[in-house]
Amino acid sequence: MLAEQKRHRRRATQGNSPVTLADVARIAGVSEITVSRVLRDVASVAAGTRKRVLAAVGDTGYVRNQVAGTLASATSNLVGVVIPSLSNIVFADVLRGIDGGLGPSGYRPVVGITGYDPTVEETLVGSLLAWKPAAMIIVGFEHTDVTRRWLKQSSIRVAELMDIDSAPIDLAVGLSHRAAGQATARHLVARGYRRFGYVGHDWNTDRRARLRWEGLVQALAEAGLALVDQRLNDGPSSTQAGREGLAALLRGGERPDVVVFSNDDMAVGGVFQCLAENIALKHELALFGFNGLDIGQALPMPLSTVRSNRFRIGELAVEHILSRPKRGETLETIDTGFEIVEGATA
Amino acid sequence: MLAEQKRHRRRATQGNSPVTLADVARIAGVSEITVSRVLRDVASVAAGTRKRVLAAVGDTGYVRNQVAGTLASATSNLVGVVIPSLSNIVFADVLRGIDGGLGPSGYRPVVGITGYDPTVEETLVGSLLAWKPAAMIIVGFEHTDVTRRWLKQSSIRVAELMDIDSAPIDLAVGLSHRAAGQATARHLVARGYRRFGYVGHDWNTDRRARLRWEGLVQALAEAGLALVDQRLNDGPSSTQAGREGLAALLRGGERPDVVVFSNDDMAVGGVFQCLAENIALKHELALFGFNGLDIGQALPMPLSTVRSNRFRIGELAVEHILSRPKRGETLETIDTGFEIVEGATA
DNA sequence: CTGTTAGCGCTTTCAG
DNA sequence: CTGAAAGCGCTAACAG
Repeated sequence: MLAEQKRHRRRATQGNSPVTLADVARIAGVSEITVSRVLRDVASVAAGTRKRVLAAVGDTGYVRNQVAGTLASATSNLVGVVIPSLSNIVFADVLRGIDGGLGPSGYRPVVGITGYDPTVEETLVGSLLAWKPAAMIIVGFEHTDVTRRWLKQSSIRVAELMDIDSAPIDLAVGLSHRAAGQATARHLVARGYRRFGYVGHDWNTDRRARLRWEGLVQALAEAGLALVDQRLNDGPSSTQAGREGLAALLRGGERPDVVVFSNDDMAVGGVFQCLAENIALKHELALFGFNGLDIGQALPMPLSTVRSNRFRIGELAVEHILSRPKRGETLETIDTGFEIVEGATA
Repeated sequence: MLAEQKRHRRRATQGNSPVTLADVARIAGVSEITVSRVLRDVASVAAGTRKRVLAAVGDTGYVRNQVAGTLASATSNLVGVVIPSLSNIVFADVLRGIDGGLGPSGYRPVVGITGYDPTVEETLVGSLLAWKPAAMIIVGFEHTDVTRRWLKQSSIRVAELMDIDSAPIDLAVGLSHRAAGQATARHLVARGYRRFGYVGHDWNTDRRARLRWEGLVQALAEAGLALVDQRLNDGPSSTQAGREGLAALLRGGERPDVVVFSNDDMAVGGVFQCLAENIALKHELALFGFNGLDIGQALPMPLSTVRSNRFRIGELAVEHILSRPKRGETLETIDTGFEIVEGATA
């Protein structure tokens, strides 16, 4: 069979736009490389030539083939993004930040959702790496050995987000959750609270919640205090879980004067529970969250909480990676900090 | 310069895993195609051969290059996803559904966020199409002419989500927002409400909210009723906007007995406003939303609303596309329906 | 069950 | 400013 025939057979197989660079080049009466240069806007091309090329592109409806381009140039503009969940608005915010940081650069995120499962994460990282992304952005530090190895040996930039309480593979962007927990304790102690309760969700899937709890307990200890009671739900965080957690806590013996929740979702549930049970917020029982979600701030009594800068975390990670596309010699950590939001519930 | 030298120069340029199929093949003592077959799990390969290959893969740490694979086979496992926003949990839900539907199939979503701007959408669609995705999933029917042309002429499957009130390019998956608006009116009229108020957000960016409003007004008219008053915010929907909208509406002259909100975010704001103003929900003023978000159902008085099956919309779109990867002759529309959620606020 | 050959569509390199 | 040649890393097609 002749090559020309084969070529046709192949063509019929693939569904997409059959227009190629070669077609455009033929129509514009130039070589393929010239069309390529016009499209990528590199090297100087005579104004007239450029015009003819663009015209040809226009009326063929040519769409670039990045797959071929990436293979030829060995430089991709895909960025792998691995997050645990999209049910939690926190990660949606991070993804928004990533997208925002990528902006009009032409880079596009390819995303994977792990469902908090390191094994799923491993599979995802493998299949994202197969696309030879320019960089990889992943939430947290908890990876399987295989994942870590892949990430290390691909020499692309790797950003681990949210958390800065461990050593990163390359770059960490986030806040110290331990410090946030400590700050929470100190703030509330300074405000006169002494009887602390805690309502949380599953620590196995949310290491950061645990770190905050540790910081909280540690700083309380330094003030000569301890939690009077706590309730842990084993599911993920949710408003409903927060309601139930607080209800259970209040049914317990020791009545706290302030309850710290693992995050705002849970705390908003606590607020709802107080409304339902007619407990005067702050006066009878103070509540404190974490994250600074909009929903908490829109409540009739704005939630007292800690603002984590989630959008900024995603955005900064991208900015940093784009500005230094090669992995450096040293590990980097960027602290995006946090702020206490006074609110009206504590 | 000899080819072998050239090859080396190239290699140094690209950052990634320098291990290729050829390397693995050499180490395993087989041909490249055999390694390829093992990795893709196609055609039969002798158990012994397979084992040697996998061993070689293991200790070289080889990672497949999908870019080259896609180019060679002309079949990608990337799916383009274009959504207006991630601030709105509704679209995060759709994206979750898409990811869920993709499951372990190996397909990965490449995402773009338009910010409700058709021009941005056009750019995004162009750059996603350049990756020669297996399919394209996009929210809504409002595209520029160029976008529509690209989508049409790329013969890949195109799913337009959320809405089924227009003719799709290929496949539409969603619900009739007009019908949802009508159902809302009929439900509330049947419950005895007569004086309807409406609080909404920007219609320019949210055509579906407008369709619901139209359905509402139309069905009210059929019952001999009309809105007594309405307030439209020009920003996007939010809890805060809902609070303010309701506050403004109540300051107006005509006091409604029920207020329909453009969606649950807005309606939850309405609930908060009633709490703040000490207005007895349902008895003094009934409130009604749209979407059936968790937050509304976790309220002390669950929000009366309409449940849209957002996760299912994303999931169904993917399932449908994967099951029929070629575009058919006829346009298809899948109605995911909606359900009235009685709740306690109306 | 395994291998050889010929591209996929583009960009790099080197030469004008 | 423009082009020819070579090849990116893989897989389809055809043989054996």
